[in-house]
Amino acid sequence: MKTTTSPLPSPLTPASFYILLALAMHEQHGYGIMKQTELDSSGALRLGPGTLYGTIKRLLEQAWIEEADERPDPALDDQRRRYYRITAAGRQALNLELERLDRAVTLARKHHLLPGHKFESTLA
Amino acid sequence: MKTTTSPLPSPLTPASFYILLALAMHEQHGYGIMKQTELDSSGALRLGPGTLYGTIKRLLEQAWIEEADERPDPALDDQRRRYYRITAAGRQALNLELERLDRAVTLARKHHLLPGHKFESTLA
DNA sequence: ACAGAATATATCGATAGTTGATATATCCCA
DNA sequence: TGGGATATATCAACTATCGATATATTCTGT
Repeated sequence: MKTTTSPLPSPLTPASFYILLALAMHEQHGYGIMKQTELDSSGALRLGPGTLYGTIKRLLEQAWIEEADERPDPALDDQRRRYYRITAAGRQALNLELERLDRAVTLARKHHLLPGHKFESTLA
Repeated sequence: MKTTTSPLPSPLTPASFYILLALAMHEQHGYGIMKQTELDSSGALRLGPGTLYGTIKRLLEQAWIEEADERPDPALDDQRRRYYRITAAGRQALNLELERLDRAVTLARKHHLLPGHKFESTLA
């Protein structure tokens, strides 16, 4: 018998990463996540509906995100929306991924593959 | 008629990213890239042979890496090895990806999802 | 009040990358 | 000379992404 939760790829996929990142910053609905991701990645990642809702479904199954039952002020709401929030497990997964990315960027910087930090050259 | 070079996914896959990163630091052979990647990612990414050689093949077709014709000192060589180096196009692709990752890490840090830099708190 | 555009969610088939197994051969050390 | 690590290669199964398609609601301007 198979386990009910299928493991997401160990380095997060870009879609999973940006969705978790968006939700770690604000509770949001699907379409909002899509727009947020476009901003956060400076247009490098555009989530199509297939990727967006497919990934959300997988993240829900994984319990890294959950649907929020409370809805905002009816005046500001849109009944079509489904709101999501990140879970503790999701934060942990995001944190692991962020540490991995940070290590990679730091390593690249050490080898002069990226401009250094503002502060780097001004300090002894 | 289809173009001969199929575009690699815009955010690089982790495999492509770590292979380019390794080659940007030193010219290497396949197995060396594998070991280097395990170090660079602190064990987060282990390239199996399928991913390793499959991705190398794709990167060669893309002309982001190329096989080096020169071989090292025969005394230090291993005839089985195939040596690779990154191309100018590969460096450009790697740089784009590094900038994307850096933006993501910086954004996360701004939202207190990662510990700040050593220097951050010591400066006004 | 109406039309049209943007918002919002959902599913599907085609494409492509990853994985783990399998295979084969060479190198190095005891 | 035997055994384990090194080194490359291919394959089938699986999984994620992508773009098209679909459907319905909300908002905006006339």
